[in-house]
Amino acid sequence: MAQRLPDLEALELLVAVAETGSLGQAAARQRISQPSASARMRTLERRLGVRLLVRSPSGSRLTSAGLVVTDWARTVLEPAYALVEGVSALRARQHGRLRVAASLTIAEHLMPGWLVTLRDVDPGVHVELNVANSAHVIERLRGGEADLGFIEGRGAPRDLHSRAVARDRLVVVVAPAHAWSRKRRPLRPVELATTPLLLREAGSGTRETLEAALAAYGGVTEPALELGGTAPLRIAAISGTAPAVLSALAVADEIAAGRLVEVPSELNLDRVLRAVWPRGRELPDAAVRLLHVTRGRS
Amino acid sequence: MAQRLPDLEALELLVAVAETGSLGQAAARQRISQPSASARMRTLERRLGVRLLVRSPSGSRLTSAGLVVTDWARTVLEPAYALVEGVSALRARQHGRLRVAASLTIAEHLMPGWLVTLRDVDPGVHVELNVANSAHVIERLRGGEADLGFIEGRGAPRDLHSRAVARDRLVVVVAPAHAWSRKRRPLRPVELATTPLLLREAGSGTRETLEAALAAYGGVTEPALELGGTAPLRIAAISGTAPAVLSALAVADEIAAGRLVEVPSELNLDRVLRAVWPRGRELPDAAVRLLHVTRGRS
DNA sequence: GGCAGGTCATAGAGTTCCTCTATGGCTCAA
DNA sequence: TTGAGCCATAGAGGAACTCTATGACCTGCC
Repeated sequence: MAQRLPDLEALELLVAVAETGSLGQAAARQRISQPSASARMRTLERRLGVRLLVRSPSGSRLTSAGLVVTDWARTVLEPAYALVEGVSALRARQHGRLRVAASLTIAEHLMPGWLVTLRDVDPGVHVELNVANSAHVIERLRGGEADLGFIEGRGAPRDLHSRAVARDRLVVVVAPAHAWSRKRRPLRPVELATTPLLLREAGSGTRETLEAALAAYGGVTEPALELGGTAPLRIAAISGTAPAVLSALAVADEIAAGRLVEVPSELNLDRVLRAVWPRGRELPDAAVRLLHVTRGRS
Repeated sequence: MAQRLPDLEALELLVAVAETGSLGQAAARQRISQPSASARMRTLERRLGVRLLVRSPSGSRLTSAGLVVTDWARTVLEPAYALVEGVSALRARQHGRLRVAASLTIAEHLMPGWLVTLRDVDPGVHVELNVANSAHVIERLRGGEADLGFIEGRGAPRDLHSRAVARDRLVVVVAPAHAWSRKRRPLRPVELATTPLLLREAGSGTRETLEAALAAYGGVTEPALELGGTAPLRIAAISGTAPAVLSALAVADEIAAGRLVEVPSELNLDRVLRAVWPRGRELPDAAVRLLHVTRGRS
């Protein structure tokens, strides 16, 4: 039947047991009592229906199933920590924080990972994250409401410093049932320009990149649907009849799972994701550290 | 302070609210009462310290923070569903199940995703997953204890059918502090053959691939440490002084986060991950479906 | 041989938390 | 104005988790 989702803290405990080799030590690490840990593991095993531990008076070892489940647990915990870190940055204004404004694509896919790494590198830095589209990020920097910004799209304005931090690519995706999924040759730009598409709202970096690339071909036609986030777009594309244009970062999972198909295109929709900051002002220490973290990532 | 981890079911509810636009409908989808959903969302907001919803008598919409958090929640839920699916396959023997044996690398990184997709495609198929190293997988197939196997390494034995399902690459990784992380030119095979390494146990596909590649250079020297899973190896590599050789799948996250550094090598350590099954026997329907799912993935 | 220090399990009590049903207030559309 | 849909509150019930205290067991040392 509908298997209930496991408890994240129980998974965390499992990982702790795997690493310490003892329920008691794992309990101490999680700051709970040893009997609680014992009960929690028992509950987890019962819920999952799998024996994970071999308990013995000299410690606890993982079963072969436990070994695999522990690794799966890590893949769940990692984005969970990223979420917690990201949420902490979203929390309403607090003094002494580095004020970061980031466009949606970057905030969604890159920022949480950066924040986790930043916390490792320097636990003292606290970030306040503001999510806005690229145009708005620039406004905030100019208005002194943000110390550091992240935008996608063409170049940065002249009055701002900028540095590339990652590369992204817009992709055209359709549901597997859509006719384009069986296309043999790459899409010609004109096809893209004349087909009603599922798009992000005007002012977003994603939309601007596409419009700039299609400007020579008459610009984009009236969108089939215009939505304010990537998730609704994904869903519309999966169930919908129109193609969507989205960041490759946002649909990598869907493509891998076969729920969406990438349609090759002749158009070059690569784009650079950049950190930007005001020319006049001095960059705070914390911003320098964050910039350092964003270096050397994909 | 130590931020507590969110409740997965609360995150699931948040996603449901985002998609239905209403707390009540989301509650119905999760099969809980509307007041429970209301309370759960309130608890989630309190725990995270962020307002996620704008409630109104005509429905609930996400705040801008809620939009982002919802997307983060999806990235947490996806591996969680994969874990649940995987665990269900690990559960002790049940009749009428497709018996699959997979090597550790495949079981850890690819199988859960396949199972989630398989469930989408055909909810009727139930898989029983057995994790063993590549040598053992082949034994199980020959002994009739498994219907379908997945192995990594060189070619498959002659008495088995096989089909490539994915490609993988072994990488040499070291902690950022290790001298090799500053190496200018690619590692020569002899260096790798004469350096004590952190390795998986003999008999594992990972180990065999490395030994085959180094055979011409005198084989691998005595390992610095020999461990039975990728997780302990990762940890040993991160904190350790010796280089580790691991599947790229297993360390992609660590490399992205900068906790490990990949050392380029002249040695070609690409390898093909294959599905294998006995020649004589007929492949069960369910196996054919699973094979179909594994097609067209990275 | 026996004691010390580690392991994990059990028992019982207290409490927190979450669930439900029932109800009320609000908005929007007919 | 009325009805349907939305969300919040109240109050009761119960499930689950927490803790402390204790016991049983293995390992290693004296």
